[in-house]
Amino acid sequence: MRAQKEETLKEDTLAVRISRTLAERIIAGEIEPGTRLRQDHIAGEFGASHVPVREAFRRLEAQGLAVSEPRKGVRVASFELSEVREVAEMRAALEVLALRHAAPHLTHAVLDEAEEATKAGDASRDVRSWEAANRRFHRLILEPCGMPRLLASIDDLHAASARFLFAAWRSDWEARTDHDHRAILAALRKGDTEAACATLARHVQWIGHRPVSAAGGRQRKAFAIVG
Amino acid sequence: MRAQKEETLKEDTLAVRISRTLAERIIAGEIEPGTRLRQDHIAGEFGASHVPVREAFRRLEAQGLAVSEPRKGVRVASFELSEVREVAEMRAALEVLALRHAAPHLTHAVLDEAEEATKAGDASRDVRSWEAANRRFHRLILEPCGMPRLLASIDDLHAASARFLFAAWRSDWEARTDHDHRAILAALRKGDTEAACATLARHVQWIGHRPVSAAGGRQRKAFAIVG
DNA sequence: AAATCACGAATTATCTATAATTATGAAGGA
DNA sequence: TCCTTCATAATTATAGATAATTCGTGATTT
Repeated sequence: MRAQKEETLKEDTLAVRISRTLAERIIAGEIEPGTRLRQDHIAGEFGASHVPVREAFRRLEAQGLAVSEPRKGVRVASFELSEVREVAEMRAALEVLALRHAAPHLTHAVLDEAEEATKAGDASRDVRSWEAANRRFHRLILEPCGMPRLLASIDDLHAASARFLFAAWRSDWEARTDHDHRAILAALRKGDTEAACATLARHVQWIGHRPVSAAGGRQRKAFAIVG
Repeated sequence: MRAQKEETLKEDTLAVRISRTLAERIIAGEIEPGTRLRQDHIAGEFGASHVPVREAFRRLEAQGLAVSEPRKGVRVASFELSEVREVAEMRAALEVLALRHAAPHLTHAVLDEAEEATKAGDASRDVRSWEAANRRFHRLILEPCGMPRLLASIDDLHAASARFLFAAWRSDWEARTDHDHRAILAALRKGDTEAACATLARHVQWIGHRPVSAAGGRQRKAFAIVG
């Protein structure tokens, strides 16, 4: 997720491609939290050896999508409400910082593109495309800050957010219109950076509550960042 | 640096030990920024194979201490003034967030320990021990926030900060007394979290300017975070 | 003559295959 | 029931093979 292209370029190393594929699966919720990732099996599936798989694991670990214990292997990172909140608050802090630096460099073209992304989000009929549009919006208004390390951290946090989002809204999903996104854009157009930052901070920390049908038919409470 | 113990436990995997050693060298400035890290050489030095070395590289990459290009190997991360500032601002944003959550859980014992760390910093006669004391101070007042992901990110940023610090003050060093640390502690003792956060934010962003004698005898400008 | 390009050797990164060390789980005995 | 012992599986590390990149050398062109 750190420098994502949609297609898997063959220029990338095998380890990178494997880690990207696994990251997608974890984020999409295809692999349950806590599941052991066995390098031999994964190596077999990708028709590769287990060395690149191990490197992919280190990558996932750095992203916070997997945790590894020294000689006991790696598992898909579990997440609880406390972790959802943690990610949300870190995103709020870092995205506000990024926006403050990006604001002076925001052009009309970028803001228009961001508005397009918002519309695309409103028009989307499934969670995945909504999440993609949402991510595009945030990226667009933050990228001009020109702080690569900060943007990389935010990307990782977005991946974690998306994981929570998909976990909560996997089965049922209703389209939402993004008032916050529009408010942020309006403030930015007026040159009111502080108002934009304040809205962004609140927006990211918005936590949705929804009952979700878990595997097994019974209902369980689920939570997700929705910003 | 993510879960650092001073001694290299043999419980850790080889890759972890190698990455720790390399991280220390990079932070201490023993390896110049931009230097290529050749896996065969490093493997030879550690009497190991190149596979654990590769894993160590992925670790360093995640910490921001090294950068790797697909089939061209990995180099020690370079740093410029812009990156120093970036790290400082990220630290300010994240440490303030951590302190805000830690404040309600701060005990007298912890604050006293933090004061001890400050005194140790004042008394230290070299940069390394000052940095260690400084890091201890920050860790002590932030750890009670109970947000592991946040603390891990802050640790990585501290490592980067230390790198800048050592680069600037490697040759000459004069002891400094930390008024800011005391101000933060005083505010926390009074229960004034906001004042503590404000001071912390300013404190971390303090950027020092100092001429430093570079290799080759000639002077060059150097910068460092000093908080 | 200087610069550019092409080619080839050497170095280096990447991956596969295999071995050894360590954890896990089951069976047997106190 | 609990502990020990042995068997199996999985992680970790090594050694060897392949493919890519870099760098030096020489030829060609401006």
